[in-house]
Amino acid sequence: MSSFDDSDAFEQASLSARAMAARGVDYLDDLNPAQRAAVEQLDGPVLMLAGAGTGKTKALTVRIVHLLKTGTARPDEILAVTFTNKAAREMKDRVGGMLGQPAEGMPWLGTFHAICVKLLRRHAELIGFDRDDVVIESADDRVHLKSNFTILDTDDQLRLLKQLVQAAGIDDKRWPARMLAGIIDDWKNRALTPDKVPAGDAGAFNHKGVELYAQYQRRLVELNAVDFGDLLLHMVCIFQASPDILEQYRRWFRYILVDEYQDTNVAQYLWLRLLAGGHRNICCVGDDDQSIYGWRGAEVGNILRFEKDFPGAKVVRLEQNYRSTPHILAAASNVIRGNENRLGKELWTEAQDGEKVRLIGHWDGEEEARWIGEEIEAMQGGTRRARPFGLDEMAVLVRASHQMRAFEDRFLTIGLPYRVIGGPRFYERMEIRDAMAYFRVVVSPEDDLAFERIVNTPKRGLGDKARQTIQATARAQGVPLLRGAAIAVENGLIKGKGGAALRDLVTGLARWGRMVGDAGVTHIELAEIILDESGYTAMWQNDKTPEAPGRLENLKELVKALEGFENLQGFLEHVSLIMENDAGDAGAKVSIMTLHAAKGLEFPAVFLPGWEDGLFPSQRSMDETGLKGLEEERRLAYVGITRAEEVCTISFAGNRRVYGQWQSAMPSRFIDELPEDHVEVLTPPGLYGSTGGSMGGSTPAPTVDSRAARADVYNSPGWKRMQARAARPGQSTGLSQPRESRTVVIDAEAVSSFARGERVFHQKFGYGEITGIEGDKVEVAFEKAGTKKVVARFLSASDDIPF
DNA sequence: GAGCGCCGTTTTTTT
DNA sequence: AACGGCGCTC
Repeated sequence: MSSFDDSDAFEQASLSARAMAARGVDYLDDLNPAQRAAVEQLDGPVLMLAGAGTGKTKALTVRIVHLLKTGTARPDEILAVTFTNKAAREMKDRVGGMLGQPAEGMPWLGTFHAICVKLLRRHAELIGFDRDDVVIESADDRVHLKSNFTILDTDDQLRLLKQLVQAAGIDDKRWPARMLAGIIDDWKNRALTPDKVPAGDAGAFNHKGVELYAQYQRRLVELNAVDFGDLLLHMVCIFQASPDILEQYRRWFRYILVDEYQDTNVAQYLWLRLLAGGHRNICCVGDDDQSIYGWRGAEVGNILRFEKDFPGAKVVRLEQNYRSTPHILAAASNVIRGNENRLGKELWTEAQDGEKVRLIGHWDGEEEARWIGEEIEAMQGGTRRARPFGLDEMAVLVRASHQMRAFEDRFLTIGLPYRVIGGPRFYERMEIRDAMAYFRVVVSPEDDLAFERIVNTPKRGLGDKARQTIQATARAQGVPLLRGAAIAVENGLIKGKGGAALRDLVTGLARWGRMVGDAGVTHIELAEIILDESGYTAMWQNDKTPEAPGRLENLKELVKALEGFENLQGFLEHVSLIMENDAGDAGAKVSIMTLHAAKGLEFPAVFLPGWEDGLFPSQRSMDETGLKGLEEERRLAYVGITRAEEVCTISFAGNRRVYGQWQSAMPSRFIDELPEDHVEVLTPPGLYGSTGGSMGGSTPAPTVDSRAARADVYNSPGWKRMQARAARPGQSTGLSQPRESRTVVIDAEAVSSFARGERVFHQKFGYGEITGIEGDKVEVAFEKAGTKKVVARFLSASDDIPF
């Protein structure tokens, strides 16, 4: 609100900006021509296609500075949107740094969600419904949001949905609330209110999806709550329904900047298009080749369509890369070239040659982890060709988080310090949610979901029965649960220990509530009082599980985090939007993370393990969305390779344990797409016959040297067979050979090569006899390991064994 | 109401 | 394999 009213501060700010502008625009000098073009075109639609490592953030920040310093816009007239808080913070810092003063004067630089919260708080009353089924008599005949609405987290959302699913008489086992949450989320991402859900989606969730969605939206309003999707959805609805309000903001936000435009979903796209509709001063920055969030509603189409949406748009390509060696760029470029749907960019660099992308194949996942662990240790000391790398200069990037375990296990055993990025986030941990729920109830006694969470945490002897009593009382009186609980206690409806404990809780909450505005108690002290007097701290102190001490630590951290805020409300607001990752622990460590988490980061040395068909590209992705999915996987490969500055090492394993079962796999088709000239195939130590995949004719022929003597397990026919298949000669691109046909061949071969009663050999379990065959799975009675079901491909006829 | 054991699931993740 | 959720039993 303040930003709309007190414009004096901004007058002054822009005056000094003009003064600075008079001194010249030297900040433009260290931009390259493309960056400069994107910065200087201030008016009209601009699409900045910024490849990986091309100085995108720099161009974006300079553009903001340019808008300010030329006096084109005041700080509060610029709407600058990002996806993550991290990106927002970085931009704020950099703009502030360039201006030589904190950029706090930019109230509209933030994430989509943070900005929407601000807007929605001003117009909350526009979201609601007419009360047609009068249950509770009230002066209002319309139920609507209030500006102090709460933002539900996923947990609250699920609990609410589950209640609705059960109330609708649907078996929540066959139709889990999670699924419904996903469907609703999808609809919200597409800016579909219940009445706009297309007929084609009507069958969703046992034909009850739309109805439940409508009920859910109603309940949210009744609870004075919104979920994340609502933040955008509601604002789009308001803009669409109230042209005058839209007009007001169109006039206010004179310049719009959008970061990571390729990640926008339909709702965000509509929101932007509505706001930019008048002046069209919108600059979208993004990289279609790095769109990797299609599975959560992002539409690459938005960026591909930009010129159609904004005719006359200026499109600037940032293609000069300042991050990686030419070999790495060539590898990335060649892979991404396989995508049909892209605008097309070619990264180039002035950098010198550097090392080729390294490729190595391993027998199994453990072997791969072992090798990478050793390689990391070796690279710390420096190798013949490469400089020494610090641990924090190296990263292992995986496709799926379950792949991280192999590396954690391995690094733990060899004592290699590592850090996992993107693990369970601080504010998603149980104890933090519990504590926050206490704060929420204290601050807003009508927060039913929070009350439900804490009513029996710690255990107060309040089970289902007590809960039902409380709920019935509250419903009968038309009051929130906490008030209902108070009434139930007064009337002695809950007996025994539980009743006494509930009385304590209710009086406690009331007491703490009175302390919220009390000047004598800081909010930090209040937080401690709440956690102690409620018995929550004691609960963990008495807990003997190994996690308990850590949880107490986290609670301490939570209280410490309060220091940065003026009151509990402010903190709760912040947390519901931030969900920050507090991986701030110091010390040089190797980073392990998913490819998704790695977007936007860079490391001198990068390891990309698990490049096997089915794992990467992920089978599921291809099954669910076909070519679209494959292209997104390929972009993920592109993102992975372009994270590397100096050394990029790609690897695959022939066998891997997936969900407890051994599975063998082909090297990833993306490996076929790596350009031979820029790849060096490494030979694993002690491995005879390694070819490192289907690098075709250029692959150094495996040499029969002294290593042959050490060839033990790797010399098995199964391994050789896999190698032979992986190394089909003459296929350097892989494009000409459909992968499917190869897979079929292998399966047929594998299935047909064994018969019941045959004696076989298995790498892990030794010798055995086949007792049954089902498809490609074979039951084998092993001599030492007992009877097990294994994948046929993993077996070899025992007479093949050369020793 | 708490504890145990069975069953089903299992990509990627921000806000 | 490993975890979480649910239902059953005490």
